[in-house]
Amino acid sequence: MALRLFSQKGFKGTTIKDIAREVGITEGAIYRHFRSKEDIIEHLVERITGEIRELIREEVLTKKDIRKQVDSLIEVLINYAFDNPDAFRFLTVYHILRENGRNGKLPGNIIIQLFREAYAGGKLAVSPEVALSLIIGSVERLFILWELGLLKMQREKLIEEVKEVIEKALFDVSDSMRTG
Amino acid sequence: MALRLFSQKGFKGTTIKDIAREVGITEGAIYRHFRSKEDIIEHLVERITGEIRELIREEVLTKKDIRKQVDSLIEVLINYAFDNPDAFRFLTVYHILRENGRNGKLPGNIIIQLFREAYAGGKLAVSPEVALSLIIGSVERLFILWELGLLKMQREKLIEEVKEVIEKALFDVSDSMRTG
Amino acid sequence: MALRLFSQKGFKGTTIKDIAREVGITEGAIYRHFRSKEDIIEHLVERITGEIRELIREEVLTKKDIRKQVDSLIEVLINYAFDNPDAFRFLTVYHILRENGRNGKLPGNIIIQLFREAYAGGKLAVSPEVALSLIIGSVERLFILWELGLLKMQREKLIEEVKEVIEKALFDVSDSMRTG
Amino acid sequence: MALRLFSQKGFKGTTIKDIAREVGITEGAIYRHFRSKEDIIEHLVERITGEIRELIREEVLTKKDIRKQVDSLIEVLINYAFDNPDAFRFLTVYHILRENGRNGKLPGNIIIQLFREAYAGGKLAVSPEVALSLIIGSVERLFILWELGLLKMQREKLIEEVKEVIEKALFDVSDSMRTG
DNA sequence: TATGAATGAGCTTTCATTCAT
DNA sequence: TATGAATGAAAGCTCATTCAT
Repeated sequence: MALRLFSQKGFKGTTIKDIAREVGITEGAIYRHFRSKEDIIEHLVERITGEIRELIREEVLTKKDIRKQVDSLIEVLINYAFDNPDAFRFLTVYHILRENGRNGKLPGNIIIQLFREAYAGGKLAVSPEVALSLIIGSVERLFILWELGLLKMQREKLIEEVKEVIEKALFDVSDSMRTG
Repeated sequence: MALRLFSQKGFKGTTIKDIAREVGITEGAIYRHFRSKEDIIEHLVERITGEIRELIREEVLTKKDIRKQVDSLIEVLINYAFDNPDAFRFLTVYHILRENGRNGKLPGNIIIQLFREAYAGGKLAVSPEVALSLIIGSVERLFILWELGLLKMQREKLIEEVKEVIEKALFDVSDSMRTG
Repeated sequence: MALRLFSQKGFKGTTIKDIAREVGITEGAIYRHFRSKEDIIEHLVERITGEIRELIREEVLTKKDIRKQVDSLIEVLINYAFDNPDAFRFLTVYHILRENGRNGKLPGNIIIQLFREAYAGGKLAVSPEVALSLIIGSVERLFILWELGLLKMQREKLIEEVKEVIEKALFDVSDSMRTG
Repeated sequence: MALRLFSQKGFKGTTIKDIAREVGITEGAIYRHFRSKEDIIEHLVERITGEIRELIREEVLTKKDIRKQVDSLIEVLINYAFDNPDAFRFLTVYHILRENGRNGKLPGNIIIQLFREAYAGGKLAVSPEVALSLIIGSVERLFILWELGLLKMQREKLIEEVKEVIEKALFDVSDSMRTG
């Protein structure tokens, strides 16, 4: 997959020939499907952010209260990352690099709204941006450690632990007692 | 600085000519100071990880208990990132991209030991890897939001909030009450 | 032909652009046929030594006695040199220069065996190495003189004269009388 | 010596820095002694052809008859080549390569006159150009074999054998009997 | 529609030469 | 006079893109 190449070698570091070989067609044929290298990248971003957005819409937004939503978000993100490592890594690289002055459409946009409402309603003890960073940042770092082979934990256990930790971080204890 | 270029455009995406122009010398002159482009990158990594490692040694490792160490670590990381945005961004890019099969020397190596000891001693309610990811990941994401202008909060306030949140996440409440 | 360039300007002195212009294609296209400049040189060496080796096998090795073989060798070498001046000159340059520490495969290897056998069998009055040097060295020098326009003689006459001279040099007179 | 570098790596293949390092001074200092790289080469050619010309004048031209002169020439050439391998090799490379369209001043110019006179006087059975090529070419080839370690013979013995062979090649037997 | 040879701009690196010290 | 950093023009090579087949 071109994803693997882009996410490991960068955008300039991946050549059309690399991609053609990986996909099993020839250089020229690629230009039947995409107008340019840049176009390939944009399509990939679109696809991946679409997938994640869809998962969030189906799994996260359907939950009723903010705690369940956070739990679900963590589960969705970790599962997506570990099931689609190249895609997840690709997205991270895309967001960090600004090779062409792109202004990365963060898929967090849908989520931030959730946190804003919860924060406004007093159901979140932490400012929305910090909450979002806590979740996404943690997952990203854990993913890197996992890829480096430094994370021996089983996935189910990992998800549980992260849920627990994030819950403690984001919500008041009293609140937790009331709900729990 | 070459840092800015590398961190924004990637390693392949940054040309020697770019760097020369930025630094104000000619292309040829660069090769009197560095043997190759790769050499430039290695020197930058060395310098930045050295700086951060030094700060951690001076500020974090000198604290007595794990809570103070975590507080200090958060402060050091956020301050370094916001004071040296290009350097911090550079390091992030370096760790994610594997253009040449490099095995990024994560500066987190010194910190993980801290968490391992605290975890073994029962002073940390969370596994070391998750604790590390929580802190570093959050800071990285907050930094990205800040760079995108999506984080209006004042730095002092941000540090306080992150400290508070991480503390809740990492340590037991009872524990917190005893110490507090 | 790239041969002409390499043989006149040396290996470092001949640029890919030079070759491309000479051959009538662009620089990039060259790399579809050869992996590197070094690769071009190796192919040329292979081709020329192959051609000469083939000629020697067909013309020289098929002769019965050593005198006829020497005559044939002189004829083959002079004809090849004068018919393929660039190739012959190229080979000479290749053998003398050691730009990359190459250990030139001298095509003389096949011939030296001939002389060794003749020498061992008492049919050659001169040590094999000297005999070989006499023939190849003379032809090389005559070729240089010819290229500089200092050799007005007709080719046929030249071949005859060289044959005569070399024969006198290599074989005993008595021997000569017996055979002649 | 710069001679070694030029003769082994070619003119373009040898850098000013190479030469500076070899000679033990700095790049800039070279330009106090020579105007350019080309200038260095010309000086070297001048020196070496001068040395050989001088040897020929002293050793060869002072002999009375053509046979003694040929013997002496062989001795001078072989001794010079084996005592100054870099210089001899340099000259060979210089004569073959035409990097800048130079028209190599062959030091053979002085000798050819000798042969012309002998040929005109009936004392030489071979045309002057062939005679010259025979001697110089043989020595050059023998030198290459020697450098490649393919010539085990002792120098004195080599000189004797070459003298003998060349004598047989260049002069009539009857003539030889008369003189010998 | 697919191929892959060719293009040509641009990249990293080298190097003869200059010049401030 | 000697040094060696800097210059800047190539050099070898790569690669996104085009196009004849």
